[in-house]
Amino acid sequence: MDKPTLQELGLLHSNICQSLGDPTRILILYELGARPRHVTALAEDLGVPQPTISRHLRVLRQRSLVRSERDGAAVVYHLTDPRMLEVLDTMRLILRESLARQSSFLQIT
Amino acid sequence: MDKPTLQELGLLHSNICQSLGDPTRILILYELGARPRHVTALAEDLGVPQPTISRHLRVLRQRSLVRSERDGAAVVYHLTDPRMLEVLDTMRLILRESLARQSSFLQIT
DNA sequence: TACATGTATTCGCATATGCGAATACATTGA
DNA sequence: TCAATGTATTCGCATATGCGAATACATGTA
Repeated sequence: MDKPTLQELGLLHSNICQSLGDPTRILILYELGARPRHVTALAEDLGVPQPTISRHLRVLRQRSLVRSERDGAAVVYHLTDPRMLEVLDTMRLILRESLARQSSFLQIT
Repeated sequence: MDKPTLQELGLLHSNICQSLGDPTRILILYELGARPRHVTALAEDLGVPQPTISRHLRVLRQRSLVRSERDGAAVVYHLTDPRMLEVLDTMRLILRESLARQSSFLQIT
């Protein structure tokens, strides 16, 4: 893939990277990746107030990382693109290896 | 890969995701991925003031996404893990497809 | 229509982050 | 040691973002 311009990275940042700007939102992506869910169910599963979940979902929805559809009076949210979880898993690997390396320097086996 | 805990995502967020919180920092990762560089060279190549580059580099260095080594009076920075660029490229793909989908809805061929 | 349930938004506040400008610090060579 | 070059930090300010609390809006049903 070619080298991106600053304009493209501006789009990337505002559309995707900013979505990862809160740990709870990342967790929501994982949860919805496991299975679609109602807002209330998400709030209960994560132990987070419903308005907070709703605000996070709006952020993710506006950037098309999740999609929503009505289910009667409720709304079902689901993950748009499972590759987002691959991306996050890769970052988790990078982090684990990085932390392991730092630990070894301290001789913390 | 198993489902992450909120604690792990807290680490992921503060160590990696936050680094992607600024488009210029993402660009720096790409630039250093192309080749290691002095701070001043980076600043000139990106057209960004040197103190600004230095602050961004500190953020990336503290999270181990870049590494630095002295080169006389100068300091060379290089990308720690090329997989970060794979991650970013995947996100660029996701974004492109997402935008293309939205465009097609508007019949903007 | 009125009520119950489920979801979204607004407000006020606290915190986090970025930048420009100025300056401090580090390294090399005269 | 002093000057020149290269890098890092601090300060002040403006902006962005998150949360709790309260409330508005939407849908289905009696």
